[in-house]
Amino acid sequence: MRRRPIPEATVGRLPIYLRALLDLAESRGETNVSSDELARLAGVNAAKVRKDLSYLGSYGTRGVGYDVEYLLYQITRELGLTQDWPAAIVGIGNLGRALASYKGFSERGFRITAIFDVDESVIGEEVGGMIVRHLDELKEVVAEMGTSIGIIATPPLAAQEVADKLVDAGVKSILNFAPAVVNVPPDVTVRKVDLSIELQILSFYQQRTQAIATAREANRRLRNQHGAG
Amino acid sequence: MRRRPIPEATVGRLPIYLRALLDLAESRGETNVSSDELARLAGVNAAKVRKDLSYLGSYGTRGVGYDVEYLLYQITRELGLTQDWPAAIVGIGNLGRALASYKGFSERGFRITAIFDVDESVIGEEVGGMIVRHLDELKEVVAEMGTSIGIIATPPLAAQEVADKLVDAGVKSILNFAPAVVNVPPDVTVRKVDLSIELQILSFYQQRTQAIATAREANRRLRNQHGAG
DNA sequence: TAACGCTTGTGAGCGTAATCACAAACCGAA
DNA sequence: TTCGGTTTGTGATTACGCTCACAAGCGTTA
Repeated sequence: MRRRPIPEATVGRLPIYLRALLDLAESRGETNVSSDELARLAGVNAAKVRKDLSYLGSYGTRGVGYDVEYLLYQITRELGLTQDWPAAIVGIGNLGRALASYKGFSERGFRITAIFDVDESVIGEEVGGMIVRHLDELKEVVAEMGTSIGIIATPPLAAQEVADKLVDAGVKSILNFAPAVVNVPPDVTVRKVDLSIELQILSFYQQRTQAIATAREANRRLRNQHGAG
Repeated sequence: MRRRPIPEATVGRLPIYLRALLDLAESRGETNVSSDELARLAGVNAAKVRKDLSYLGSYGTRGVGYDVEYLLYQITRELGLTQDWPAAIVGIGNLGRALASYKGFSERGFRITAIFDVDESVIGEEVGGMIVRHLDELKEVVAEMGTSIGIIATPPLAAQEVADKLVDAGVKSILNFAPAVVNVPPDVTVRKVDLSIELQILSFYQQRTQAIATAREANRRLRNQHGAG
């Protein structure tokens, strides 16, 4: 099965398995795990776990399960987490500051190595142990530090311009928190995290269930009335 | 076509169209837009735009396009954004603070109406114009304010417990920023935003393209050597 | 009114992802 | 070595989403 390309959907779940496995290894010291248990920890079903892992190769043992350490290593390697990918944040507002000190990044081996803004009142300030630099220095700093990931945390209007500068500086992976669509060349990967879109999606489902409940209620009343009349 | 349920994938794009339409209405004062232009603004293709919009009903005019204001209204209504959904944030660390003052929420009509933590040194503090309350007050405050959305911004270990409390308080929509899987009853919707997972996915693709580049390079050298030999 | 250019709405086809279900393989016990 | 219990790996099936391509319908012009 190996060397079929790993499906996107699977790539999205590997980090979840990774975290579950780390928990298992650290807290319980488990050496083995079944697809059933891993599925429970990851909040998916067991068949999906097995199929996902099968894309990496046959790393399980029938009748036994998967060796936690070995699987950890394989997923880590497949995700490219054996090397480190220095990241830079552009836009040091509320969100940028929070990201600069976000512990979840360093825990997964991502180092924020530089932070940028254009606001003179922010430049030179220390945030998360780093000094805020002017965006004009981006290209130079990226080259110097081998930055491979750019994180956009600017207002929406600045996002495209910042993306262009990141691309120009040679960055091939961008995580965009600005609520705006950014266009990049095909060899650059952009992922978008849009906080208010998430709320809007929640709103949709909430409204729908509420509408259903209201309709049921109306129906019930109508039936009762009819039965009574 | 109406009254087929709207596919999840479409729901996820409606907020993007919404934003594009708002931009059109505000900045250009355009009254009409074609699926082609909307597609360009949203970063998708025109057929997808048309199919997505067709789930809402036939709101376009052949040969002309869509009326911006009318479409805006329909999407807003479909997403349930005509009413407001008070939200509460639990966990006032770096991320919680940033979210509490995040302008993107209010711009899309979401109001954060209460913020919670368990750390006594944080309780009582003012963040984003609100006073941090103790998590124990959650149920009471949710009832009082009609809170419908819960935002979890705690460390991973606390996430499940907070989710349980939100569910117990009657919240049906949860946005989870903690890097942990949370389980909820089937009538509750959870959406997850996991920042380090996004970076790990970027890492995967970055590593892959880098591996390809390296392999090409090796191949090239090999061929050259062969040609020379 | 008729003809033409433009844009929507959607059926059909295709590719990807999820799920099912079971043979293959392993371990331990007898 | 054989048997029984267990769990993986994967072909087959189903569901879902995307894209294509074109008929249907609108507005405009003559």
